[in-house]
Parts: sequence; structure tokens; C-alpha cells
Amino acid sequence: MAQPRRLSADARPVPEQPDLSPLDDKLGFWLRLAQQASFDALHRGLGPLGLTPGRLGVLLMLEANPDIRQALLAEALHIKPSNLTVLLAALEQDGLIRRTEEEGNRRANCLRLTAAGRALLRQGEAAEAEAERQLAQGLSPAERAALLAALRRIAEA
Amino acid sequence: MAQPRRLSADARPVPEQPDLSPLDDKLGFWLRLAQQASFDALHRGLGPLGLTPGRLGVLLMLEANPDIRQALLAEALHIKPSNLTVLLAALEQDGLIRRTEEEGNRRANCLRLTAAGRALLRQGEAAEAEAERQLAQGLSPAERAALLAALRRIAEA
DNA sequence: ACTTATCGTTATGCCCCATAACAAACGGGA
DNA sequence: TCCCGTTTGTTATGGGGCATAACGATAAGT
Repeated sequence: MAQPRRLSADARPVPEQPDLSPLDDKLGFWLRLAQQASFDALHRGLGPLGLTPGRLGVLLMLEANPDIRQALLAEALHIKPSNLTVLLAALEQDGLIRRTEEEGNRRANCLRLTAAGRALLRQGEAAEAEAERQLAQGLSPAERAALLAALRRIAEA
Repeated sequence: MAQPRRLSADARPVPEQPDLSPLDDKLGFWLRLAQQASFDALHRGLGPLGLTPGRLGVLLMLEANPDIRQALLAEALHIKPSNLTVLLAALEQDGLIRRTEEEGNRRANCLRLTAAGRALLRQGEAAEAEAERQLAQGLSPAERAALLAALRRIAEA
């Protein structure tokens, strides 16, 4: 493709309106920005509660899967077990979860929400729902479903 | 007391198939996974070249916008000027870009690709195109366009 | 009993993002 | 001219998320 070479056509000193075309049609670029917007929206609602998206994910999965083991939980959250360890240590420190040895397998940990954890989870869920609403506010239900399907296909490829 | 018996009905010892429903319909969750997949695909192709998505973005924008100033470039890339500084210092160290004072404004920097930078950019563009192809391989052109539009609306909300 | 595999932990490093504090240079007004 | 506020870029620091390697402890297979 012929490239319009600008040899000396720098008449204007500095372009005040940069050419954005190189990034404008890149999936990777817009995925980054959209994910960033998502994180920001979540952070606004979750931050005051002392939560992050990662921490909320743990609480959500723990409520639906009591006594789950760490390896399985890490797999479900798509994070590494080594990173989950740190996350869980902080959550336990904050009194939101409890770690006990699994019966008959002293090396495995049994994870469970505490009452405080369940209470905070309810607030977190509300904040998360609000963030989700903000994100999808410009999309029709059909568009949102299509977006979700496309994201899933990309993530699972 | 003797035994912390499990009060609730824990008939099944440990669920081998966790309940994934809490995260399954969350935009934020799938945005994270899709963005991660995108980053991984880019990283595979760009890593051997000594590039990252962020570095490639700079090179792409610099080719389309020679002599752009840092503040404008940072705005176009949606990154903070302070982070751009570090990125540019490394790129200059690697001989991929050149920073010169803007004529008539000694505090502003003029950014420009070097020959080496332009050469590496061509390789990076090829790797990026391949990554983009992998990501969109499960999507029809119409689906890809719809995805892009939805991401833009989320990012700009 | 010895070896191998599982489960979790620790340590380290990278990428991306954000804020605050700062120096240097410009520009306008008293 | 001098002062002051603004622009431009830099430095330092911290946080979230991701990945790998090395390790101790336990369990399971032979």
C-alpha cells in the first residue's frame, strides 16, 4: 500500500488534532479502554467499601461455592493460585473469610465467608450492579448480549 | 468444644465443578478475560521483538504524527504524561525514537521515529495484525464491527 | 519406604494505571 | 524589568493484575 510520505509538508508547526487512525480500528486498543472504564466504574463503587474487583470476585464465588478449595477457586476466577493466596490472606486479615483445613486432607484449605464477609458482599453486589448498569447504559439488551457473547468467544479462543 | 461440625447440609465432600454463575453474566469479568486474551496474543508476537502493546502504540502514533508533543501523544494513547515519559525514555534508550526540543519552545519535545524504530514498527505491525486476526477469528466481520462499536461506547461513557 | 504428585506459600518481576511534587521554560501584566 | 501563573515534562511512589520459579508440607502410588 502506497504510504503518503510527508517529505517536507510540515507547514503546520504542531498538529493540534492528532491522527488517531492507527489505533482506531484495533480490537486490542478498545478492549483496553473498555476494560479500563469497567475497572474505573467498579473502583468508584467498591473502593469506599475496601474492595477491589478481584476481592469482590472471591467473595461472590465463595458464597456460591462454600468450602471450595483454593486451586479450584483460582481456576474459576482465572487467576493464579499464587496470587489467590495473597488475596485470601488479606481477606482473612480483614475478617471477611475463614480458612480451615479440609477434613481428611490437611494440605487443602476450606474457604468460607464470615458473617462480616457476607454483609460486605451484599454492599459490594449493589455497587457492582450499579457499575454494570453504567457500563451498559448505552447498549440495548440485545447489544449487551451480543457483546457478552463476543467477549466470551475472544476469551475462550 | 469438641467438634466444629459442619452444620449445614454438606452432603457432597468438595464440589469438583464449581458454580460459575456469579461471574458468568458480568460485563466486567468478561472484559477482563477478553482484554487478557488480547494482551497475551499481542505479547506472544511482540515479546520477541522487545515490544509491548504500550510501546507499539507509541511507535504507531509517532509514524502517523511526526513531531507530535508528548502531552498530545499521551492524550491520544489515553495514558498519563508521567507514564509516557518513562515509556519514551526506554524507547529512546533503545534507539527507536528521537527527542529534540521544539523550535521556539525549548520546554516542549519533538518526537520522531528513527530508522530503526520505523523498521521495528513494521515487524510490530505484522505481529499485531496476526494477533488481531487470532482474536477475531471466531467473529464474523459484522460481529467484529458490532463488538468494536460496543467497546467504543463503553470506553467513551 | 521411596518416589511422585498435589496443595499452598513466598518471593520476585513485568505491564499498566494514578497521584503528588518538582524544575524548567514561556507569557502576560504591573 | 520583575513577578507570577501556566504549560511542559520529569521523578518518585503506590496499587492492581498477571506470571514464573522455588520451596515446604501433605498425600498417594509403587
